[in-house]
Amino acid sequence: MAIMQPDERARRLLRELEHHGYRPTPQREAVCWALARHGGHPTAAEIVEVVKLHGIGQATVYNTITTLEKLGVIQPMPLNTDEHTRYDLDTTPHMNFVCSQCGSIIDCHAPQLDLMLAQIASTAGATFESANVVVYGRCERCKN
Amino acid sequence: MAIMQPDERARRLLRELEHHGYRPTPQREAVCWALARHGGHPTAAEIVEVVKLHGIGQATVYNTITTLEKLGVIQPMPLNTDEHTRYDLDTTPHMNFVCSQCGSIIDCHAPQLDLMLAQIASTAGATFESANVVVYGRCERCKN
DNA sequence: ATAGTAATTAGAATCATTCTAAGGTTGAAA
DNA sequence: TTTCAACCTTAGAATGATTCTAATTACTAT
Repeated sequence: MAIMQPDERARRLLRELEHHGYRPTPQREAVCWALARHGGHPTAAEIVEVVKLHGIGQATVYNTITTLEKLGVIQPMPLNTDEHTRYDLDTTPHMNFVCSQCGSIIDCHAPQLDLMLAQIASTAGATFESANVVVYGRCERCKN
Repeated sequence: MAIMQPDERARRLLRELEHHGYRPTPQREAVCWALARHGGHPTAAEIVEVVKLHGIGQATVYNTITTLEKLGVIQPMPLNTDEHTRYDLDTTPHMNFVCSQCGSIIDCHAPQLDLMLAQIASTAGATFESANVVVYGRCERCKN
């Protein structure tokens, strides 16, 4: 998949909110923009830092993120390495690689992955809805 | 892999501690037993509940679990659905299926999975150390 | 306008986990 | 046996991310 630009991503988040009857308030807009402009895998606290400069409260950030999460347009990404919950704006099938040395996170796209996970789930008689795949190792820079 | 019996598992945890120079104190023994007898995917709080009946403190439980985690003999299993960290006593390659309705957790063994993840990591120039794969869906009982 | 609902907010509350400081246990050396 | 240092355990305090509360403000439809 092509890389999505920040403004495109922000509009997509807002569109999803409106589509489900949530009003596109200035505060929600600011949170969506901050999420989209982050570039990586933001935490709620990081977004709070950014938008509080515009007078937006912490509760609003948490509310908006929780709403976006319920709509399935962002995904919480629980890691062993971080005390904050990080969010993934990319909800297409992929795995997240986390460097155990420098902590950097890389999205690795792999269309065949979800298929395999769905197959494994079906052998247990279960259905597949979503997945959270995290791989730990050394990134290209740190492995040397 | 055959299912490991609780006493076998407990002895394995203790052996690993001793092997790395940790003394097999009665408290650590109790924690290892409680972990092994839990059967599923215990949280620290659940173990605290069990062993405090024998006068063992919360700090000791957290200390012992952290030690076992560092030795790689148990694995933290961060989930979206639980505010406690659950631990996986099974460190062989497998994925964890979580029923989004009833919350039950099923270990699904899939030897080919880690191989695929390692391959995907290598396409990003990274090395594979460990993985945490969680799949959400409906379990056999809840899907009807 | 005005009523009713949705949204925002500061600050308090919650609660899992970690830290602290004090006391207990162990084992080996003198 | 005595000593000593390192290891262990523990109650309770501290931390800190997230959630809750209660009050205010901003829309929307009539």
